[in-house]
Amino acid sequence: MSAIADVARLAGVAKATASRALSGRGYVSEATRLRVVAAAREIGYVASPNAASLVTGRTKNVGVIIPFISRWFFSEVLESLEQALLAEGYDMTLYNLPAASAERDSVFEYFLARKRFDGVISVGVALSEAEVDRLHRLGRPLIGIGGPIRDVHTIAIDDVATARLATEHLLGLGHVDVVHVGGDPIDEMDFRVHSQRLSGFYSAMRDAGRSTDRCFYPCEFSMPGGYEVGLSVLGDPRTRPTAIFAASDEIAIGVIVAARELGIQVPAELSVIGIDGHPYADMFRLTTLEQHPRRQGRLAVSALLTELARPTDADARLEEDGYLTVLPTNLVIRSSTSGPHRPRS
Amino acid sequence: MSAIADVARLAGVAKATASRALSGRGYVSEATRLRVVAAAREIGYVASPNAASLVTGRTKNVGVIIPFISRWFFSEVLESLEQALLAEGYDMTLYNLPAASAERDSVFEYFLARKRFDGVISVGVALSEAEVDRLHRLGRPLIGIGGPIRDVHTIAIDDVATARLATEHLLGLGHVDVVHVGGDPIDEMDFRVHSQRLSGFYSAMRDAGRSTDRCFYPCEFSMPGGYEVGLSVLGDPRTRPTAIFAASDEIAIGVIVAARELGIQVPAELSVIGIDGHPYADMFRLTTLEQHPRRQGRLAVSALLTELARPTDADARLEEDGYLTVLPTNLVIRSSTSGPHRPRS
DNA sequence: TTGAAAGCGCTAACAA
DNA sequence: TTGTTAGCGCTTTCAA
Repeated sequence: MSAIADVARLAGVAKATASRALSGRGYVSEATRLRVVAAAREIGYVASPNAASLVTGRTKNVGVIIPFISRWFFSEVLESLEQALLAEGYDMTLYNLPAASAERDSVFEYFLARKRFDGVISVGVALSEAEVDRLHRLGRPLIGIGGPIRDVHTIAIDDVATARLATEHLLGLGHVDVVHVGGDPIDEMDFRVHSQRLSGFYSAMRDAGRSTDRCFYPCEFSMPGGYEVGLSVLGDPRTRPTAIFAASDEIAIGVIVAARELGIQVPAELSVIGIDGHPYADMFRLTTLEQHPRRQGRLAVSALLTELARPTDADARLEEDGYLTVLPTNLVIRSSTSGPHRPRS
Repeated sequence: MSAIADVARLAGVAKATASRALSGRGYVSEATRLRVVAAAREIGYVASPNAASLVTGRTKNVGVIIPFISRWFFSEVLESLEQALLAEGYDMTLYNLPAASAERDSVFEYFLARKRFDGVISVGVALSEAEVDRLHRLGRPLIGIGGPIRDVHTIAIDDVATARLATEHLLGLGHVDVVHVGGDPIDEMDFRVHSQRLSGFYSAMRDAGRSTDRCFYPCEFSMPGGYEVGLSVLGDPRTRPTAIFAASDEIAIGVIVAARELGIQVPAELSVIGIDGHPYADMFRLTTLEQHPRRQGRLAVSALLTELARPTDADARLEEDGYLTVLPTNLVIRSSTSGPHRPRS
């Protein structure tokens, strides 16, 4: 393939001049710039990013570590990251990080150690202390999405507050029997979303003077998970709640499917609220709190670019703008969430 | 950071020897190899992939181009690709390729032209002639998933045959009023899945002596798309079909949700069959044909590695093993798909 | 079996 | 404003 030397020769300039003309760094007269660009175009020159990286240390590539790719929130974030990075001329290398395992270690020990990126965006991964240290030692900016990482600027929603909001919404409608269906705090591997959303729920309940006994049902964090628990929670008409706060829209939808299968009208007889702003919300008449994954992705990219542009004094940087950007969630009533159908208290 | 020179110095050998010892290429005595490895480990040496690529031309990176990331089939493929590549020591760089657009062009003109990969896997993208040429001119192996690409080894299912199978299954149950809900052939941008599945449906119907009038309903290729069309197709009890073949499980689920909302029992009163093997199939009592996305991903990676290992005579290579690996689909009855509830003919 | 030297393609000092 | 020179960190002839 053609090298920059070919371009230089064709344009009648030195390699360095050609380099300056094409990269835009350094002074070049407009006339020669044009000549060089024309020459490059003529022979279809594309710079070797390897050679450039070798000398500059910059790769024009960003690494993204993410624990799932098919869950709605994650795939949305991923797509927005890819688009935002592409627009800035960055490649995106994806590292699907499983829970603690040999592959996970290999990502850190081998793949991330190669440092083929200018920065890293960590999406919804709860990193161990050792992993955070390792990442910091790479000497590359790191931005988080979805939960706090030590000394790292993170974009996230406030899970506790959001869960409170959702619960208060149901309480405000006059519901007495409100339960929470969510991920089990025992096996949460992402941030502590499971326990945070649970605790937001509990505190809203307590503040409203409600008992918190027997009103949390753990489930697998997915639509089938919500379905399964929905069947059992709603199975007995005598103990059936009138409102359910689900930790995610996917869980909520599972619950709704179960409810309908049991002959319960949703939303007429049962109010369900979720978190996410999932595109299926409409067809299931689901009320939800939008979590704006794409906006989180875009913000993460711009935060990363900002750090990339700055001098490398990490400490000063962090003191300056703090660690956390918290996005507000907003309630979207996809249907008329209703009050209790058969108040029982 | 430490360079190979440091390792060499510490081990008391030349750079070249250290390189041979660490990369495994070339003769090194076992004794020195051990010494070099120990030295490398001691100072935490990690080779610079850039420098290595610069001289070898190999990047240990694979580019993946894909049009969607949140549709089930695509996210499954993506996850399996990532895992298979990681296991082989390859990074995966993701290019989310939109329909014809400026960004799409930029992916080809700029990002792919940089050639930061040893090979490319194209997932479900219908490439234009010009794009295929461009890809071939990169001089890197290319493997496809999901549909034929000129001169490229592709992993796929047979969409026509699969659609036939699904339709025949419904016909075999005794259904008379069978319709197809699927993507509109007009706006298909991926391969021709929409029209292929439609034509498989038509030919099965014709072979069974059925009329093909008014039995195809185009919809957006998603769950809400199926829902919307489901509502209208099933809305009128007088013209309601007894069985529906949906082009994908997501569409099928949308149809089922619509049916249940209209008070139709599924599967008792309406049989629905889809394609994909979606994990939600169970909870919606959906019969489906598995399309094994993860297996397709793994096969694509191994095909790519094979090409990577071979001498570079592309023509010989293709003649040898043909262009297409067609995976069999298998019918999974997630529930007792039933015969017609109220035969009307 | 090992070492010395050349060079992959580029950018960044420095000099002109 | 441009050219010359010196590497970035590695692999790979070729010679010892």
